[in-house]
Amino acid sequence: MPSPADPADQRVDRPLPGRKREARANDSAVLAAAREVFSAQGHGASMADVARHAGVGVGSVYRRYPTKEALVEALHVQAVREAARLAAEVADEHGSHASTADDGAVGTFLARQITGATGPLLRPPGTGGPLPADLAAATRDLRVGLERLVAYDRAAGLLPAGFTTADVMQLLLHLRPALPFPRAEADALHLRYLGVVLAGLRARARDDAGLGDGPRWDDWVGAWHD
Amino acid sequence: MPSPADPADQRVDRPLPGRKREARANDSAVLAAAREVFSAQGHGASMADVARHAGVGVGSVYRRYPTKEALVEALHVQAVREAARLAAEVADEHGSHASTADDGAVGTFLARQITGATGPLLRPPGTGGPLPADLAAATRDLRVGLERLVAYDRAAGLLPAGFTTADVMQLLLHLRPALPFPRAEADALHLRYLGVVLAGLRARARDDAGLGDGPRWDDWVGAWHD
DNA sequence: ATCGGAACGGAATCGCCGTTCCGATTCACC
DNA sequence: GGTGAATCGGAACGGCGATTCCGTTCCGAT
Repeated sequence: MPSPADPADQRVDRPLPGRKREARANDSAVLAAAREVFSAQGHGASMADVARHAGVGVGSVYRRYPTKEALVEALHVQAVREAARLAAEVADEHGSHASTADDGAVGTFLARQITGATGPLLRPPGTGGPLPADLAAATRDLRVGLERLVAYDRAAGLLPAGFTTADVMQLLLHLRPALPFPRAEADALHLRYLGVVLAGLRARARDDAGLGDGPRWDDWVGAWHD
Repeated sequence: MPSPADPADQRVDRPLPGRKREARANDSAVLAAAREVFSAQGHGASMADVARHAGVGVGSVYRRYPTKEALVEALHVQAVREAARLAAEVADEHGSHASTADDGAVGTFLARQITGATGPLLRPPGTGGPLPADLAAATRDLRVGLERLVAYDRAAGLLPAGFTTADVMQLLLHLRPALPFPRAEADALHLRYLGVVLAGLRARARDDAGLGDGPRWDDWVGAWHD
């Protein structure tokens, strides 16, 4: 049986030489399957499961990703890139139409990240290698976006002194613990908690109570690798 | 089998028959080792590691805990019992010396739980069997304690309408994500966030903003087993 | 129609880990 | 000091999952 190969790719218009080579890029099918399987069953799911979900043999998975760890990392990089894009998007929105009485830029980012996240932005402690180049790049982009969000909210007086971009990362970690509920319900509970946290930040900002200094960005990110 | 209840405890003052009973003290050594190893390397650590840490052979571990799952559950029950004891203790303190300008009963409980916890109160979703009797009992005790704490703070106007004991459980889940820092630093960061959350709760309470209703206790606890 | 090689799927391999089994050791009691 | 039973420690077993290997299929070119 010819594979249920799905030529649907995101690869730009390439009417040129690459023929089926392109189609063989069901690389994206593998990534999508991995995301599904790992987020459903945890990173302990087997490579065979991922392969089955993608409709390919394990060999094909290994041709693209030499190791399970490499696959997980690819997912990780993808998640960070998406987060960076989201941060930039939210920052742009705030830049244009004057900010109304919403949750603030950071709050908006966090809320959308909670409901739309495709994977964790940070892998469990101890799982990190030396920090590959592509991940480092994506991380820098994310930082730039967060920098903008924090600047907006600080200017609007929504954040207490001492609040940094690294704090946003920590919040992301705090905001989405795994819950034994269907996605929709879990999201609702997480958003409920987000509301409390944002109220707390505003209260601290209003009282000018400040926070102790959190970790610096580089220390924070660096701690995850080595 | 008589009962699943294993009284294997440190019940001292037993000058009677047991001679080798002393050897049973290995039991607590095993539990302690398991707590150490699992909290350091995650529940993926091997039974051999636990045995080595306890200074016994794997056979001895299995004599006391028929299965790895049983060992993990014993640890879990222990953690819940300790939390219940802590809750009762904090409630007692609040009952006696008039509450001063502190974090409130719930805040005090959470802070001590963060810095003193020996293990997670809830196992990762999907890992839960049918909810054994001893765990159910410990959980009931915990609920009673939390009920008291919440009542104190609600009376003091520190909590918004809609805040329940199940919320305390959710907070525990949110407040202690694993961080790649030494215990002391990680605790400091966690407490920093606890401060924000408590400020948020007080702000909501003051504004009478309320929270959407959270889950009921039974739904919450029940969702972890089956 | 035929050929060469790239891509495939999945069986075989290898190591790890939970669990079981058994000979050696220890202790209480003769 | 001898004896039997309870305990030990750790080797052996079986299953699972990551990774490797290889025969087959497919595509484009000749």
